[in-house]
Amino acid sequence: MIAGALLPRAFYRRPVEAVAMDLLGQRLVRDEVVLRITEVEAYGGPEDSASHARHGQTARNEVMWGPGGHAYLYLCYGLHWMLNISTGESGEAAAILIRAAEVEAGLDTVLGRRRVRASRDLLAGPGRVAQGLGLDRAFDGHPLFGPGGLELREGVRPDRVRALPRVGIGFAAAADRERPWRFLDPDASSLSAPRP
DNA sequence: CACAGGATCGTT
DNA sequence: ACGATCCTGTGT
Repeated sequence: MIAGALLPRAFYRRPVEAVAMDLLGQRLVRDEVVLRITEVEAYGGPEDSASHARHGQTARNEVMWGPGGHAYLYLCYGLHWMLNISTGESGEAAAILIRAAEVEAGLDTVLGRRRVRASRDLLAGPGRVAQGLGLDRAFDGHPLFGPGGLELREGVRPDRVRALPRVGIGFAAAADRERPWRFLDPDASSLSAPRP
């Protein structure tokens, strides 16, 4: 599998929703595993009541406040690690949650980590994506413009992009719940619930 | 120091 | 529909 060039730092230093749309079709690479990103969600700074940055800077969300292009890993419900990518300039909080992906290479490694049979749901959900890549707290703050470790490389952009409200943020203000910051490739086989 | 609840998943 | 499982953020 030939993965494309590493995405440069400048790719991440743009408004979070623009980077989020442009992440669709790009490739997450770790060793022999290559994933194609099919679904993401954008999260902003203190003005976004759905974001981890809504209460300002904390030890957990520190990476969101740094320069774009770094992995932000956090534990959800005490069980699942979530992979996010920071965006923007240092001092602005923003990150993109990777919600679904498809395996382009390294299927055996991914199956071993997930401990399930192959199906279109193998990496359909943010906890599944991080588990398939073998990520946890050790990757918090890891640069993605590499080379080495976890990388983001150029892939094939989808023909279409669909924008929908974000998932699992019932606690947020109405305006933020309705914000269409969930972006997905409607032609992809791997999409998280609720499927469009 | 205590406590409530969460950007989910897998099974029932 | 529900329980797992633990860390974070907030308040006292």
